[in-house]
Parts: sequence; C-alpha cells; structure tokens
Amino acid sequence: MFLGEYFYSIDEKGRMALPPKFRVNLKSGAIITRGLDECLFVFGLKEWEKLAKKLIALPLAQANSRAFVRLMLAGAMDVKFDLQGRILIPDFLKKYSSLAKDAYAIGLYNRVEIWSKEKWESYKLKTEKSSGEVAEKMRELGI
Amino acid sequence: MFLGEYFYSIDEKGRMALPPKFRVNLKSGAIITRGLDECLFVFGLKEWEKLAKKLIALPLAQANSRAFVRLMLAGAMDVKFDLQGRILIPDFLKKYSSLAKDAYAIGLYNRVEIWSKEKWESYKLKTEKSSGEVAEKMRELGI
DNA sequence: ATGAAAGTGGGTAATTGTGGGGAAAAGTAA
DNA sequence: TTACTTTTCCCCACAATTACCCACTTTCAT
Repeated sequence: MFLGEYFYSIDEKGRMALPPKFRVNLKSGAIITRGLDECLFVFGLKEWEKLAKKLIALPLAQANSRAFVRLMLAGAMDVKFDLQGRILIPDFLKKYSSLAKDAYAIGLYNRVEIWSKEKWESYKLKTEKSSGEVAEKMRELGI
Repeated sequence: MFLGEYFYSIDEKGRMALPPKFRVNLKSGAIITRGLDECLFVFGLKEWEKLAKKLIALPLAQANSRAFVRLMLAGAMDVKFDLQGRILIPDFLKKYSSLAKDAYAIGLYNRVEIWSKEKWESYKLKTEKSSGEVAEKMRELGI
C-alpha cells in the first residue's frame, strides 16, 4: 500500500530515489509508464499484470480506448533499482512528464505517481481551493 | 472509541503525544491525513481501510474524482508511535493545518482530529456562540 | 507520602539522499 | 580484428536526517 507525498531531486544522470517504504513493494519488479495528467505511473509487477489484462480487454473499436491503451502499453518500461534505491527514468518519459531537477513521488494505494515539482504543486493548489467540492465528496463517502 | 479534548505541545522534532486512551485503539496501526476545516484526521487502520476502499473504487476516468483521490491518498501517511506514545507529524501536514508549537487532540468517536491551538479555540468560540443554529441542525437530523 | 504513569527534552546509532569514480559494455574507425 | 572513444551501469562514500532509546520532571492516584 503506497501512501504519502515525498520530494526528491533527479541528478544529472537522470536518477531518482523512491521512498524506502515504496521500495519494499516494488523490489520484486516494477513497471513505469505514462500516466494521466502528465505524470508517470509506477506499478508493482502484480498490479501491472492486472491492469494490462484490463487494458487488452478494452474494445478496440473505440478510438479513445485505443489511444489510452497505446499510451499505457507503448510507454511502459521495467524499472530497476540501484543499491541506493534509485531508478533511472527513460528520456521519453521525462519529456512526457516535464521532469527536470525536482520531483514528487506520490503514493496512491496500488500505484506510485511521479510528478514534476511545478506540476504537482499547482495541481494540488487547484484541488485544495475547490474545498467545497472536497467536503461534498467526503460527505458522499460518509466520512 | 475516541472522546474528549486534550492539549499537547509539539517539540522541535515535530513530535506530538496523543492521549493514552487513544493510543490503545491506534497501536495496531494508524493513518494521519488531511481533514476538513484545516485540521488533520487520525484513523485506526480498520476505519482507514474502509475509507480507502471507497476511494479507490471511484472512477479513474473522471478528472475530479482523480483529483479528490490524489488529495486524500497523497495527504495520508501511516503513523508510528515511539515508546513515549508520540507520533511524528509530516511537514506537509503541519503546513496544511498551521501546526506550530501547541495543538489539540480531539476524539470524535471513530477518528481523532488534530488542530492548532489558535484554530481550535477560535472555531470552538464561533461554534459555541452559534449554538442556536447548531440546535436547529440537530432538530433537522432528528436528534 | 509514595509509587506509578504521563509529558517533554535530548543523545546516539542507523538509515537515507545524493554525488562521484571506475569497471563493463557498446560503438567507431582504421 | 584491434585500438580507442563513448556510454551505461554498478558500487563506494559522505553528509544530513531520522528513528530509537534513555532520562528527568510533573501529575495523579492510592
């Protein structure tokens, strides 16, 4: 179970650390791919396989599901950790998500998301501001 | 079951004690997360899992539920108690809830809320003054 | 009054984040 | 092929942070 928000820097070699708590769930294998809202998704191997099965089951006839499947599958790479718990982010994924020097690793239960500093901070701000909607959502869920 | 209002100080290392009565219900695992009205929520593991299941069931395809889920899960961290019964409050949650040196821990049946001294005292004042309205609400709810 | 429990502060060892060096691999040209 | 350059990747090292443990003081109950 991934939770929380962590800040890391990406060095000149393109390496980025992930939180130790996340590593234990990913050490048996992980996949990085393009995500929604210009971030990257990182899945553990098991979660990835579940997702991949769902993806290939999507109706080929629909243009937007075709596009979604291509986004996720074609962008996928498997991830290796070095001894310090860092991963190497492929160039095309860095470009896709506007990653430069600073990044956030965000735990979302069954996946990890990687965001550029700027993108995440503005996204969070935008969401927090609509706190009325947030309260509404929470009421719906019975919190 | 959490009840009552307790006052504690947060030390330089960001540690805050919780009432011994609360600890026994949280020692098997606790999650701290963003709450409403700029306070923090602390849930026992079981309560949290109920909530988390509802969250991950929300549709990934919808932009605003994506945002809500991200806010809730990224804002959550699991909490460990040290031998003295203190928890470490993550920096970004301290910022979110304006926590500095003094704080209240408040029991609300199935969750604990953590408020900054100032925020809680002014909130309480405001609420107590408008107790007429509160009574009105209660009648609406059939209490 | 005395013992136990709770609140708060601090010290030390372990872990983590991050930079860099060097070996192995891959590529290139004679 | 061979010699040389370039790139990738693995491992080491250091500084800073964190986690863990201990100790003191105060409060409360018997």
